Amino acid sequence: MDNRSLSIHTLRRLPLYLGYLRTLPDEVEQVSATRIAGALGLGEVLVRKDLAAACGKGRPRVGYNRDQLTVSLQRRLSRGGPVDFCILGTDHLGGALAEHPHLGAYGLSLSALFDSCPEQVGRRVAGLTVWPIDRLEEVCRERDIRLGVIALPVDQAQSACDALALAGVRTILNLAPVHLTAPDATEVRQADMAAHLGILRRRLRRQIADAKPF
Amino acid sequence: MDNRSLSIHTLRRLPLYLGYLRTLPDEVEQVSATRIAGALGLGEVLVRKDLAAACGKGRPRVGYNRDQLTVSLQRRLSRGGPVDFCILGTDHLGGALAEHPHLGAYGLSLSALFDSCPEQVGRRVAGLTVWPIDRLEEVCRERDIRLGVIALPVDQAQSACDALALAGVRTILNLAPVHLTAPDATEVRQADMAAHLGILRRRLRRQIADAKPF
DNA sequence: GATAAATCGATAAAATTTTATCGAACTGAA
DNA sequence: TTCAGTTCGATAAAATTTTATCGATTTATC
Repeated sequence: MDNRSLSIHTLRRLPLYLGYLRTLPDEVEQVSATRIAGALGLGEVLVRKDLAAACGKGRPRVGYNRDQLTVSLQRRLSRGGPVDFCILGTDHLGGALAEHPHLGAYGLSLSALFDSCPEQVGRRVAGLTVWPIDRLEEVCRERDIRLGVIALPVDQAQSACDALALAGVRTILNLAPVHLTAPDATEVRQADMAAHLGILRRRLRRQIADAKPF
Repeated sequence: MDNRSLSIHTLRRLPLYLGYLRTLPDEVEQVSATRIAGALGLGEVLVRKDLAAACGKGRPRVGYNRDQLTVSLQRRLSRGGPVDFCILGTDHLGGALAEHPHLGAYGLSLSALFDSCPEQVGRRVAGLTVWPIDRLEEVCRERDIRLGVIALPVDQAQSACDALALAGVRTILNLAPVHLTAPDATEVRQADMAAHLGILRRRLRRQIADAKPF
């Protein structure tokens, strides 16, 4: 269990390992890097390196204890304790994220939900009551929320971003398919599902191209 | 405009550039790599390299023509023509993706929607009628759909994955927060929003740590 | 025209990430 | 107990990606 910071790529892969471990039948107690690599389509050395960096060492011939590994991964992902965050927009994307079953495993704690649509306000989602966006600053400051997710329709995303920045939220994940502008001190990260699909698109094209060489 | 394949990282950044270009006021005709880099927080050499690989060359002192660049980027992203895909699950994630305004710019064409929930079936979403999942194989084979997105609740995701594989869909994007297993010939890619947030979590922690050195 | 400022493209260097190779450790069976 | 097979960890090599540097090109201004 190393204390240094993980490489960004490793950090991205840890959730995959965790996800795989969850799918194993209960009776499985030991997992080898070889097996994980095979299931995930990664190189086994890569997996071993990731696990070594993130968790304790494995035992030759046996591999890793499944439960210990799970705990180690979760602990690594939530190092420093849970981080509170809020979601703006609760119907489509926002609702899905709010109900994500493993936020805790990633060191995330959903602390508040906001929506601009009056129909959504007051509703209970994922155990929380939806607030009107007017109260964003008040609530964020009160709860010291510094991480925000924008899951609003395109036309409301920029103003929501401004509001977040104003409320002291310096790190924002934008799920709406628009580029958002924010002050330099505020970092906005774009997470466009369609862009993700685009990567797969290429892979598909290549598969097809490989299948018929001429 | 190069014909070789782009690096994976470049391919991932192209949508960002496109998104930024869309936010420019109409009167802006020329954009420099410097400006794009500044707006997106990237190195300017990096942007220039990406653009050089993806599109035509720019003109010194002027930069790139905004409209030409937009068209070039879109063309690059949709090289080989649009790829048909289908979405399974239409309420949360699925609905959001279906109504994504720039699928075409990424070379994607939404061809069919499916849902297991009777209430969703028959509804019109993004101009398409939602089919029952029973008809998945039939429709996919008929329309030669080879790319599928799973946006169903966790408990239905694996069976949907199996159904897709059976229907000849070899490339799958899974938006549900579970690891899915598929035959070797089928590639499943996980797109976990919460994992994405996890990356930001770390950045936030570091910001805070930097702010108070002790 | 000549000059200065800004941007580009290309090459080279640096950093990061992945892959390969090796010997050592451990388990289970002969 | 010994031996074979598997997995691990560490080191080194390869590949990929980012960053830096330089000269060349173009435009605007003097």
